[in-house]
Amino acid sequence: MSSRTDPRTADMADAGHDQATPARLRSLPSRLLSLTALHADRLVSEGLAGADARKWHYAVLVTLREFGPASQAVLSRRTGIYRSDLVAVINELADRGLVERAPDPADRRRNVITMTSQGRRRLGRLDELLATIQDDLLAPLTQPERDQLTRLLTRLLDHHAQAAPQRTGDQPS
Amino acid sequence: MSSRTDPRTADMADAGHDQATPARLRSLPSRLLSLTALHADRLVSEGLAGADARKWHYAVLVTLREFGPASQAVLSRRTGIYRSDLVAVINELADRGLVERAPDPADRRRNVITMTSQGRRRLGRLDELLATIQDDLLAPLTQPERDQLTRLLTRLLDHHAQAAPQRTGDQPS
DNA sequence: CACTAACGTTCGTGGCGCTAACGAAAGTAC
DNA sequence: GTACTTTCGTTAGCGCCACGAACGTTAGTG
Repeated sequence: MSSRTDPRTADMADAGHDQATPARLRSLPSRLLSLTALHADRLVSEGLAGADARKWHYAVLVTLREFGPASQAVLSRRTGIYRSDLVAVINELADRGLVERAPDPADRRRNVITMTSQGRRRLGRLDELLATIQDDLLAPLTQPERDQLTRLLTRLLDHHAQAAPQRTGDQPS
Repeated sequence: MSSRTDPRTADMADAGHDQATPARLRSLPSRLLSLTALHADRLVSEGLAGADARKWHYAVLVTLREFGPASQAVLSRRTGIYRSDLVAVINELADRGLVERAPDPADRRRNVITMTSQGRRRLGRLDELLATIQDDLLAPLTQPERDQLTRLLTRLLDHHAQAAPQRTGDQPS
């Protein structure tokens, strides 16, 4: 251990703890949330990157499967991705042939986004990938504990969903 | 809801609520974590901003109180703030007279960061502020539930603390 | 017809986690 | 003592993300 540390092995990756974090910080719920979310995001991003995808891609594809073709504005509201950011996401998905962007003849302001059969296949694989990632993320927890965590987080989220919504034209999470 | 079987006619303008998020997304643990963390971070940032502080400030002050004066490198490891970012944080704290930065006579590479009495007083107020923020964040949960959440997150964090650390010179969370 | 609102798009901002590099000052090593 | 290596503080920069402003276009509404 580092009690008798050998500092010469420069790659300090050695023993675990260089220094301790104050208890006050370690038990701060907001901090715990942020750090855990960071790890989660990293796991997801890295996992999906291996499949040439990003989490936004998955969100959009899932939404298309569950609700069918939709305009970008609708997709934005359903996924929580801002309209401005969604443009690039749709571009990427279209470039990969996973969705098609076509002008809506009934309302020429809109684009109708439709999932292709290739997109459906890809989504299937992403489903599995995502599942294993979640499993990896929640590895140390039993199934009841995972459910409990999900319930707790959902309640927090629902509770805080009320207030905020004074927006200008976009929709948050 | 969109019981209207005619999705093309701008059905979203009608009802107050916008659109539903797919179940698959709503129950994704990684997503729940990210969104909850987003809300938490926002609460913390806004709350602290009202007191002319940022979360980094709090982290550093707490660490100084718990372990006493330390070099920036040590503070970096204990708080998880990168050395490069810590520079600005210490500047801000010093500008406000909450800490003092003095060269270490024993090792002239280091700066010794010391909390001032004013810093101690400020930290007291931030403690209270942070407490109310946590309370706000966890409002919908009972005390046992809050404890449970904290435990679950801590376990996730501890578990994922093993792997990652292939660092170059800095220390993450 | 004028007014308003929604849509897709572009550009920009600020914060955050993280890396790279560099001079200065130790800590070894021979 | 000279040479190599490591640590320290600092600066600059990247990439991602949540978010907002503005604009031209198109639809609805009075």
